[in-house]
Order: sequence, then structure tokens, then C-alpha cells
Amino acid sequence: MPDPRHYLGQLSQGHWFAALPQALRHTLLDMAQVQRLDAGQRLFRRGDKPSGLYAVVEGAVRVGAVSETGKEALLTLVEPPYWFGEISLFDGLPRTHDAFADSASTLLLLPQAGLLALLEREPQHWRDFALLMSHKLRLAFIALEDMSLLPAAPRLARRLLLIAENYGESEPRRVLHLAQEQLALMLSLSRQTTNQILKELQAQGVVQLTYGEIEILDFERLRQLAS
Amino acid sequence: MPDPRHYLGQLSQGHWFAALPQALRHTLLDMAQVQRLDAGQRLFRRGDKPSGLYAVVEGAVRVGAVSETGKEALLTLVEPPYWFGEISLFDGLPRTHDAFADSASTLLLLPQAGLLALLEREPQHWRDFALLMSHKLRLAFIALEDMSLLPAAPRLARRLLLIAENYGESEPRRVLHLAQEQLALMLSLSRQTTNQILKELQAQGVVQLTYGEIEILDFERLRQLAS
DNA sequence: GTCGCACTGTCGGCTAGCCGACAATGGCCG
DNA sequence: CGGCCATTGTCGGCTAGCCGACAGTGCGAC
Repeated sequence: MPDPRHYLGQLSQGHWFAALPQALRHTLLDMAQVQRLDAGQRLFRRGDKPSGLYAVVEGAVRVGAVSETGKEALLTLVEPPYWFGEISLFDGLPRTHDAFADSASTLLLLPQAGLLALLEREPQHWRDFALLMSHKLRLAFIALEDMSLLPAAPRLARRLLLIAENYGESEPRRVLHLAQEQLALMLSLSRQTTNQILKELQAQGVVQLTYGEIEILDFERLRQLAS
Repeated sequence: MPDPRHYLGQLSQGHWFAALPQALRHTLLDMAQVQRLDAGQRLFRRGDKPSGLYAVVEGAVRVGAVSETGKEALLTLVEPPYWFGEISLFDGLPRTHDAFADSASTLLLLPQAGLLALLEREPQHWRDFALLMSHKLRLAFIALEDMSLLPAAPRLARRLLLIAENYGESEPRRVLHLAQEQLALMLSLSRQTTNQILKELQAQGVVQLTYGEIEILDFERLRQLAS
């Protein structure tokens, strides 16, 4: 399926894309390139030159970084239909994170040069793309605050809720395909601690754990625990 | 000094404002309102409607939040010449943080309505304002990563360096007017731990501590410790 | 089917950093 | 100059979460 237009419906499930003017949606799809990645394949790494704006339409992309000491921080697991890479579009500076495919994935790429040309012609759309950034800045502030104010359990609960609704971009899902270790990396917790908290949630009937998967059984209670 | 133009020189010390087209710089100053705050006076709180974009030109503004349990998180101490409040300009959504004057302060306010009118006329400037966001998003990512990957001491060292250069907005200062408790709140450390680390830095001749102040003696060593 | 690998589950010791407590000091204001 | 409050300095006990270790389990490949 190398025709980007094939993904119009898929992308329109996302709140950001759906809210764009129709003309812009089509212009973007027209300039998009389809890109496939095998599991584990790298898309870009920290420090790379800007290449454009990406959307995940199939699979999932891990966005994170590795410290000098080898410790890994996972910022987020990007799932369809989610757009990323917009910071470098605005400031032209290098990538802030490493990005690679978690599973075999399909992405759309809006190339930097084409986007900039479009924005030269229709500069009012800078605001539309800036909404991606404002959204992520709000999420980053929430993450920072949770990190410093909340103990492990409520932090985990809040993150599960965020992941379930794809960080505000889509309607909530009940089943999350997500290994516990990935969740731990996002929360800056150890895998063991994460497992222990999840088991407690399961004992309370809030979630159901299976291999590589977390199912949310009781959203209401989960929200309470996220206080 | 109720004339905003009085602050042109001051504001031009900041990298963001200095890089704006000259015409825009003057337009902004023309629409700016001067606002004075007493120490401790609140500017806005989380959840407030958007009011516009602020610049601190004198004093300092504390931007942070308080949790339900009363714990406080200080996102940053905003010092001249720094602009803030731009998220709500883009998305029109409520304020993400509480903001109040740390000491008696003077601010410029570019009112939301006037700014939006200007951007309606000259939409290419959306990008200029978006650069404020991209900068803060980069800083937020750095903060998140430091928080999860680094132990207390290097995290503190990195933050001192950031504060010294006003988060990339100005040339580095050697003397920081900053109580240890404030620094602790920014780093999500306890005051005691913060004090202990600072004393160690002082013993190594990296900083000099005095009442309400931290002086950086050896930038080079501080950078090393920030690994 | 079985081999191998990724993931989950669980234990126990360890430690970084928290927290309460309190003394000492600086600066401001009357 | 004396009193007050903000801030710094320091101690010791406490604990949340880390970390290594290892066993158990699901799943896909051959």
C-alpha cells in the first residue's frame, strides 16, 4: 500500500489531524511518503538533522534516549495515529531523541523541505503544527509534575490512563499491548517495582495482566487510584 | 516607567526577542501593557483562562504548582528577560501552572486578543512565537531525562548551569540569587539533600555559598560534574 | 514437539534520599 | 540595638524503590 491516501481514514481517528482544515489534510497526504520499518530498525537518533514530520499508521515507534552509563529512558511509545518530530520543523535544530520501530511499522513522512515550502505559501498553518507542540508541552509538564509529586503507584495509574487514550489523541482502549518493562522505562521505575504495583492492581480487580498485555477492567477505580 | 518602550534594551538581551524582526519587536512593545507585582502576588493560577503572553523585565516570577497533598513543585524561576505563557496563546486552553511574583516584579503583558489580531494579519509570526514553545519543550525533555537517568548531584550541577545561562536565553552569570530551598523544589530533592550536595561543591571550590545566593567559581569543573 | 528467547513473578539485601528535629546565622525592621 | 523571620547547616532514623538473582511461563520458529 504505498499510497499515503490509503491512510486517510486511519489518520482521521486522531484528534489533531481530524481538526485540520480539509484542504490541508489532503495537501499533507499528497506530499507524504510511506516508510516501512522492521522491528528494531532505527528511524533517527538524537542529534540527527531534521528530516520532517512523521505519523505512525501501523506498528509502534519507541522514542527515548540512552544515557552515557547505558541506562535507558523511554519517553513514549508512539502508536497510530500519532504525529511526532515537529520540534525540529520549527527550530531546525537536531533531533532530541532516538526513535526506532518497536514492531514492524508503517510511517508517513512529510519531508521537511516540502513542509517548509507549504508553510511559506500558507503561513497560517504554522499554528496548526504548533498545536502538536503545545499538546506535547502540556504532557511533558504533567509528566514532570507527576514525577516529582507522586509516589510510584498513582504515577503508574495515571500513565496507564494516558496510554489508554493515546495521550489524548484517540478514544480510550481497554487493552494495552505493552510489556511491563516498557512501562517501567516510561515511569523511571524498575521492572520489579512496576510488576509489584501491577500485581496489586490485578488483585484489586482493576487490571488483568497477560503476556505482553495489560487490560484495564475498571477505569473508574483506576482514576481514583490516580487521585 | 509605564512606557513599555523603556524596556527595549533590556528585552533585547534575550536571544528570542533579539532574533525577532525589528518591525515585530516594535509592534509588540506598542501593544504591551506594563504590570507591577508585589512580592508574593499572584499573576495567574492553573486553570485560568488565557490572558496573553508575559515577559519579566524586573524581579522574578515563580512558576509551579501545588499538589493535593500540599507538596510543591517549582517548575522554574522566571528571570528577566524571559517570556512565558505562550501555550495558552496557541491552544486557547487554561493555564498549566500557577505563577506569582517571587520578589517585587515588573512584567510586560501582550494581551491575548491583541496578539491574536496581529497574528491574523501576519500569520507568518506564528512560527516566531512557536519558537518559544520549541525551546521550552526541549528544556522539558532535558529535565525529564535528567530526572530519570541521573542521581542527585549531577542533576543539581546541570541545573545550576542552566540557571546561570537563564535556560539558554542569556549569557551566563556567575552569581545566582536563589535560596537553596527553591533549587531543591526545582530538582525534586529535599532541602537537606540539596544543602549537602552544595556543601560538597563548596568544599571542592566549585561554588561559593552565601545567604540566599550561590556563586559559581569554577564553571569547568561544574560542567564535568554534570557529566 | 522442542528449543530458545522474551517476558513475568518473587525474594531479600541494600542504599539514596526523605523527613523530623533543632541549632546557628544573616538580614531586615522598628 | 534587639527582636523576628527567612535561611542555612547538620544529625540520625526510616523507607521506598533499586538491584541482582533465579525460577516459571508464553510464544514463535524450525
